[in-house]
Amino acid sequence: MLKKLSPEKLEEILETGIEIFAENGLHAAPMASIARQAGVSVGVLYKYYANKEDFFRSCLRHSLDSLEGLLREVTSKEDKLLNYSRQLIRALQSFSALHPSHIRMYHQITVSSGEAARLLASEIEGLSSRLYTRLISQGRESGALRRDMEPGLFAFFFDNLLMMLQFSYCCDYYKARMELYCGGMPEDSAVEEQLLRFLESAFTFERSLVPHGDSRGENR
Amino acid sequence: MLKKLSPEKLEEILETGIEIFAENGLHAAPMASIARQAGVSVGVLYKYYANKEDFFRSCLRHSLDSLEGLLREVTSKEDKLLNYSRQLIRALQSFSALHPSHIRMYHQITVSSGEAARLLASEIEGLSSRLYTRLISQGRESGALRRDMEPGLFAFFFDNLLMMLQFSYCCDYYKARMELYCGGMPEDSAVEEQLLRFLESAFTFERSLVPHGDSRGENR
DNA sequence: TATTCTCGTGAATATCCGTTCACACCTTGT
DNA sequence: ACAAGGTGTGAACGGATATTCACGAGAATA
Repeated sequence: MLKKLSPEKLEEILETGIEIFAENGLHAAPMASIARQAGVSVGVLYKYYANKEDFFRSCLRHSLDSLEGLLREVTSKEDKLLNYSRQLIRALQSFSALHPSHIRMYHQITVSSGEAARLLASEIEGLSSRLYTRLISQGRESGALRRDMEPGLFAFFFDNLLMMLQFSYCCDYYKARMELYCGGMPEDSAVEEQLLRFLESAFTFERSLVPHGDSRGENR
Repeated sequence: MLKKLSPEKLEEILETGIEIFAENGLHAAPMASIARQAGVSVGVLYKYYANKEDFFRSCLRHSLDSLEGLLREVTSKEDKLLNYSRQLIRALQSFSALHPSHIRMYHQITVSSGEAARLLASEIEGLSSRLYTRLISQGRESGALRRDMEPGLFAFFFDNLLMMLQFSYCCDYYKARMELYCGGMPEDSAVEEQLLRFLESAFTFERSLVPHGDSRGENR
């Protein structure tokens, strides 16, 4: 038996925690299940973390770190709004395929209430809301984006679509719902294509209404 | 003491159940709290319902009945797709204001998994998916809707936006998230207006791109 | 090798919740 | 007014879970 848990083991415990939280919800996830599935005893969880709440926060932070890495990668190279969207959709599709438990845990978090909900929302959504708001501001300045919509609500609708897409790939209820609408699980490429068309319309509609205007030299 | 619970009392019990399920989740909602808040004893719940699961199903059915009534009202008079959308948005806004617990309960249901998730999804989403698919088919036939998008995915994106809107009005986490994006709770009328613009673009973008001709087949 | 210290273990404890059932009250029929 | 049957009550039971802590197995030191 090791004297100290290795960093790999500690990470394994966090990943296991994410799986169990994703499956059972924050409240109903049994610490005993987490310990058993990670191959350690319950006691060790309480040696490394003050309590369940503290352990959950660590799981969330661990997950957010990997998500931030992903978003940073996507937005590292400058590009047009529509191309960003394409990259984002693809990145979220692959993240959903690789780490469905993380997405499911985020979904479980959305049922929290009260002050906790406010804190968690700003912790989880802060990153993407800042990112999308920035992208949309840039889009407006570069003329790639219509001007008759409030950037805040626009970013909100935009993220609603992306968030629901991830949930629909990972969470049983939303998966069933997507199959209901589409008559079966659609191909990733079809979703990418159709969602992009949907978004492209929203991005540029106003200017398309004025085909003679000035610089029609971007979209498509 | 009444010999039998009055219909009003029975309805009050169901409404209380919806509130408690909405607040605590399907699994964590205590039957004792429901009984206490409704002003009856725990025992009576088990006289009228076989168990918690059975009681929950009754709460859900009770709620879906009122939701169906609302949707039926909106779609009773024929209209254009965009006007339907406006009526839908308004109806959902007022339903969210009147019955936030119902929406919160639907949200709690979305965390269920396995076979239960599939059944609940088809029970709750079946109605709206059929409705939206029908509206979209009519829209395509009447020419009010672009033809280069799959109706299924289109209806799916459409409902994603409407569903997220309801959650954002009623559920703490989503409420905080919307405030994060919009810098405060936006006015109902602003949301209606902006979402309609967003949708209108998606409905008609393809045709706007081709202001002269009509049947350019499908784009790209 | 002997001793001490560090750290993981898992049985035990306290709490909470679904469900049951013996009881008491109210209604109804006579 | 009384008896009988129906109906709501809530204390009690069993199962589950967060958290603790006395213990023992390795590592470190000499």
